[in-house]
Amino acid sequence: MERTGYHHGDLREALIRATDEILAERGLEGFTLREAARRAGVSPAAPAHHFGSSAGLLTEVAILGFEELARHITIDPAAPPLSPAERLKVQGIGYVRFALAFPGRFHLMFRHDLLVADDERLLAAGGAAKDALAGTIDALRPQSEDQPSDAAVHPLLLGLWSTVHGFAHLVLDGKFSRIEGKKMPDHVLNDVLPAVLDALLPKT
Amino acid sequence: MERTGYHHGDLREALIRATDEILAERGLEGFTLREAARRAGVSPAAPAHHFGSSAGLLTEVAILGFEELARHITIDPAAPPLSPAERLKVQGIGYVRFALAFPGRFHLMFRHDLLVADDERLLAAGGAAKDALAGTIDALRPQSEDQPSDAAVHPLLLGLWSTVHGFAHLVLDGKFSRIEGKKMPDHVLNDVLPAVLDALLPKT
DNA sequence: CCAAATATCTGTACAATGTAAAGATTAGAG
DNA sequence: CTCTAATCTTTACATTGTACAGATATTTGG
Repeated sequence: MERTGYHHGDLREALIRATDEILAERGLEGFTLREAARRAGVSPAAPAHHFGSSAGLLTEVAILGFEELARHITIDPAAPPLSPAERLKVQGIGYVRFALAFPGRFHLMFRHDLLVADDERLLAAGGAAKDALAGTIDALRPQSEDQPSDAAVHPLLLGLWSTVHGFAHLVLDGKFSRIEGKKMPDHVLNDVLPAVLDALLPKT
Repeated sequence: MERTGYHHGDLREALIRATDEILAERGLEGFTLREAARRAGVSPAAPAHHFGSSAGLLTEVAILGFEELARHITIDPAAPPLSPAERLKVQGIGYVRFALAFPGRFHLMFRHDLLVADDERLLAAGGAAKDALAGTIDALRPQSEDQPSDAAVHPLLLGLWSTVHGFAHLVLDGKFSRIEGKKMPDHVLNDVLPAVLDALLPKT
């Protein structure tokens, strides 16, 4: 934050931090490129030199979001071992836990109109998060299947992903208002979502 | 569209139509209040007299969207009767069919930052769509249950809604790019989504 | 039938936004 | 130490939503 002179010193990182702050404080709607520049103590045109455009800066933040999401759906190796079915449930809850903990980031990550949608690193970060689920799907499939039947398009992967993604969005959009009365987000994560996943996911 | 004199005659409806046109042609990102006014052949400040603000106009369009969605998830009474489980699947496919057919409307309906989120008629329209699903859930529950166990928070209702909602969003966001290559949206609606629902929904 | 009240629309104006273009300042390489 | 390239500022412009005051038409009330 300390400006010594004409040059900032670490403007790129400062802008990313400022953007993340805005997302946490005021949500995605609160973000403007000028506000991020203001928080970094810099002129409105400065960010362009580092990120090209507003979408460039937001893309960097979205990449960090996908990395954080991947951490939330990766099962702690030190934890006691779980069956594949149990792991799926834990990962699904981790997905929603991330969305409810960082709504601004979460919304940003899926607003491709605000991002450089074909950015290589963004696609890679999203793919890495998806792979964390695909691995579990692989472990769950019976070995009897001969052909390797691509896990990346396995109905169960698409289904679980869709379910937790939709669930998170609907909760954040207030569509489950009957439920949110009971102290968000604990009740949702501890009671509602597990019940939903139990009703849908295979038991084995 | 024909302006006779100073007054438009049916500006309210014309603005709603213009907005819907924009959503269909350029998506939600293409909408501006001034563009809607332009298409209706009217000054930028005119819409305020009918809708108060941009959010007011968008809210009216979102209400129409929810009504259209309700139609898509309502089973044709003239169709051959289906079991409750089959009906759920048909309704889920109808939900996604609507989202893929009207992406602009669909996105708008869940952007509560753009809408008058507490508008009575908007809430009612959303509730009506939800009820179309809740009825089927009710029919599916075994009669053995004594207490009426509110269908509005039934895990299966929340689960199915979440799944189709997330599925639609992910497809529209291009997250299922491996799949979309195969001529959208037919393949998605006829093959992918049914497989996903078969993997998750109860069979009975 | 005609005045007056009301509804509807225009014109102007303003603060914000993203970003383009050109110039100022500094850092770092040779 | 000089010069080149990177970094940041200043200025500027088109666009947006909408507030405000005035113009015009429609409807109401007598």
